Amino acid sequence: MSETTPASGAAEAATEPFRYGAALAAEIESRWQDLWEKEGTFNAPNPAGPLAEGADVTAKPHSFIMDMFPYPSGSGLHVGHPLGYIATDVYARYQRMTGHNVLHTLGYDAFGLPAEQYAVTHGIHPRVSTEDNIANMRRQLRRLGLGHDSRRSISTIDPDYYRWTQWIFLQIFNSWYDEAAGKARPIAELIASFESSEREVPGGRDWASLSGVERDEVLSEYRLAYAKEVPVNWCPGLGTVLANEEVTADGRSERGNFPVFKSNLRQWMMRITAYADRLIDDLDLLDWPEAIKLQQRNWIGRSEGARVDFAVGEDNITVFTTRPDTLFGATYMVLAPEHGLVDTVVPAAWPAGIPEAWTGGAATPAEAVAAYRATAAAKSDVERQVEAKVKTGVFTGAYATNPVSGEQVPVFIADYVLMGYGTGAIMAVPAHDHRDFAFARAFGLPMRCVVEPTDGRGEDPAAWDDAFDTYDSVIVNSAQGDLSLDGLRVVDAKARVTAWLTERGIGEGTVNFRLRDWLFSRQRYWGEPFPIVYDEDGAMHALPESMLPVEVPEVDDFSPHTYDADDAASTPKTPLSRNEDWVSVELDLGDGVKTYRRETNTMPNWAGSCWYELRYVDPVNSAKVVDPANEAYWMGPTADKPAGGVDLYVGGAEHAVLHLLYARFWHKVLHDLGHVSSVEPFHKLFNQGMITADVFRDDRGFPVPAAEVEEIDDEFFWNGEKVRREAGKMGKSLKNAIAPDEFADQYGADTLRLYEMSMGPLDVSRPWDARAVVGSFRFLQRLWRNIVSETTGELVVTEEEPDEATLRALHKTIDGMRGDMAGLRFNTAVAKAIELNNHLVKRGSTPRAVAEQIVLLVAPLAPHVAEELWRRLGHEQSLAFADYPVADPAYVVDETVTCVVQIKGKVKARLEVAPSISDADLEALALADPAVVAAIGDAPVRKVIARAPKLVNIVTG
RNA sequence: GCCGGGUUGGUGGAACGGCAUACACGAUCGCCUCAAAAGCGAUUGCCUGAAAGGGCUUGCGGGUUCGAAUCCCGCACCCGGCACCA
Repeated sequence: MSETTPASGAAEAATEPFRYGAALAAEIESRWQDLWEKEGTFNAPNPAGPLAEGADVTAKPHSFIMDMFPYPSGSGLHVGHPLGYIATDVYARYQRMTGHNVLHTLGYDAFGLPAEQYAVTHGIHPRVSTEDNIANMRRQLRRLGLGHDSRRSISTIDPDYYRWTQWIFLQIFNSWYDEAAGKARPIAELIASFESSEREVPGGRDWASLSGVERDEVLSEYRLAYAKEVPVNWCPGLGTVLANEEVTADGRSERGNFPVFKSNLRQWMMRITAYADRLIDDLDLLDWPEAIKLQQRNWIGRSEGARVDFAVGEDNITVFTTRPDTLFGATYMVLAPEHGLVDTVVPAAWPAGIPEAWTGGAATPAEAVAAYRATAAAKSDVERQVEAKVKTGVFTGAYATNPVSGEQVPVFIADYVLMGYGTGAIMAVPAHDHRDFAFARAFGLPMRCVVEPTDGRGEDPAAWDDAFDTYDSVIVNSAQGDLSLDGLRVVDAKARVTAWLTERGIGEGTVNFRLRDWLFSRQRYWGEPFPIVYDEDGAMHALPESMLPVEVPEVDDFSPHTYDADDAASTPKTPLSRNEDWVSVELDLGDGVKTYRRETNTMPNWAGSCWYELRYVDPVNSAKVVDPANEAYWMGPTADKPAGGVDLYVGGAEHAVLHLLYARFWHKVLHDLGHVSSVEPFHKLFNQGMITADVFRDDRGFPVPAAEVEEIDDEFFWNGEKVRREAGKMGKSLKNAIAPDEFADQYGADTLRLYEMSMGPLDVSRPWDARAVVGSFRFLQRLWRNIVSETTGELVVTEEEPDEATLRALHKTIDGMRGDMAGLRFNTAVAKAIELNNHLVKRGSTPRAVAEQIVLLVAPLAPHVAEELWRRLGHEQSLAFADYPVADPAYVVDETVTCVVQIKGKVKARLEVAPSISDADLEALALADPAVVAAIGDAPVRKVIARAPKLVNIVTG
């Protein structure tokens, strides 16, 4: 049962000591890795600051290439992880060889849940375990030969880094969004306008007379970062609150899969909604996959509509609707159970003659409302989802006035209306909305058809099975007094009714977003502390820049305070609050030394990844977050990237709306405040696919170690037991992970790089095939053998002039590979290199000139072996900055091309012709060809299409 | 339910509207070897045929075109996202 072992055996080494095998590859690879490190080959000079090198680099074109920030996982890497890192490295090396100043590095996103959970389960302090993990990951990645600028490899847990994360938080905290200016401005300017009475203080109060806490409350309504009691996603199983983006569609935590409950808690929020429009509009400036742009647009969820006031007694209930044209069809209203006006509108007793079903069996409206609220609040998000089909609710006892028809319509509360969207209140148009239709049927509410059905169902909703919902029809039954919408198309009717409402001051056209403000605090130990303290009155104070960083304190117990996963009534406790010595602090914030209490929440782990691209640019700047000269050079807007940003950003599609939205938001705030010239952080985004692998499961469905499975006649066995194969993610839990170290021991890093790049297009997922790897290995072996003798180690290249066929093959390869490299099509680039190499194998010898070119061609893909061959070919300098080969156009075209002759679209003959042949000559040649003459027979030729020099198509009758 | 993306040999995948299946794996045969592994060489879409040859093929069904894997319409299946958002 001998396992196959590659060409690294001792016996082979004796006969062919200079063959490119695992041992030689390992020796070459570590030698070049050491050399690159020693010489700082991949250090990219900055225009200004400590990383500048004297010479002016601004004249040189820049290329800023990034991978998405990894978490330093405790279990180490498997071969699926570095796919993107290898791709960016290949591209970066190609860019370097085409004259670009290339910034490429990799830092570590080391705060947050995964790092903390690893530390808790292993009983080690998170800083210790994370730093170990980072060291291990650096070691693993170094073996792959990634050309990173190590001086720029920052880590989010480094106080010198999170000092700036906290500084940016303060920038955001100390800003407000000026709608009139369309951008963020310093909060000091708002305060000044309150003080001078230029701007009225909400509630008409006098700014000078407000207490600190009262001022906090006013400013909280403006600040871009604010603390407020809000309904949030509380996850008892994790012991923390979560952002909407971190909760899955079925109401569970994305991490850990615990139930999530709605709970009203005082939390930190980021006013990302202020940027909703700009976050949508600026997508047009970016070179991103359309699918990702679409996901962001959908997540932000811009909808145009109108606000309309419905009078209820003395009060007004304002609703948001996207269909104001159906206002005449609004036959009832619904408020979210938590809506603030519910208590105000509820009368003391039920009106006479209402259906039993409306009261929920309660004696008074107040009781009915209270009972319904209680049941609604006890539901988890999961239950809400499951019960979504069944509409529940209760009548409030109140009636509102439909502002266009003047009709009295009943007001309900129901949990199908969400407090967090629009105004938390709707006008229900059951005839033309599926949800309202279901509710109206359940409660026996009237319906009125106001959009003419186009499917022949008639205008009586009583006979319908569901609502009729379309934009493509005309309005009917909608006239009263001076307003008539009858006969108008939907779009025109909207405009007419909106104008009518606006004139009377009972409505206006408006835009609403699905996007909510970003919940920014977590009840965690392992995160950035907020640079915020509270005085004895509870008023909030931002710490001055000089007091940053606020370091994560040492505590005995850093574990989160978790609860039973289903304990909805529990409330979060912050780990940092355990440490009274740290929480209570004496500070002089301008009016003498006083005692303050620190904010004990921490930031979510997205914080550190919201701005790391900026720090890559200027990693050791202690005076500024980033020097404007450096930011402008690497990221500033240019003709090719109108919003500026990183030139290429490669990572998984799973960050479509989390990281990528948050980072764009922070970047825009920093832009508004004048800290960066770029408007967007990432110009070109590329989503790489995943590497999947076979998973083998036994009868019970448990995965068995894939490495130990044997294949016998298309069946699979583990320990003699038959197992079944399926596809899955590569990873520890499915027992199918392959470590890159293990792989490099067998074949070398160059083979791994080449194999991963040749598996398929970078953006699709593909299965790992352990057997197929040998193909990439063989290619390198053959390349080596074409240049170096396996028995003597001497060069075997010849000094002859390359023949014309070889030159044509070479230049076609150069031409193709350049295009493939620039377009990130590495799989076809590898195929072209292999073809050229196969040509040289067949040829029997390799002219030196061709050897040098092919070495340069494959250098970005397999840099170690390329450097080694380059050195052996007599070059003393690294090829990292050598010029990538340029194709000679004279050799890119063939001397003769094969022209196919089709008869009615079927290939019947082939002709060897000059590429310059004319259509007419080609046609004559084709018609004279004996095979063509035979195939045509005596059928009349109707038409001949000649496309010189490749094709002639003859159409016969 | 809505919105995206996909479906090409035994496998991963190539193919400006113009030779479908590049390149690689696997498989078969051969060379080398005492032997095996590794390496090297040849063959390899499917059907039919002794062969020459012939026929059929890009998920399915239509359409546009001299010509469609590629463009358009409809359908099936797979993957991803959103989901009571008014």
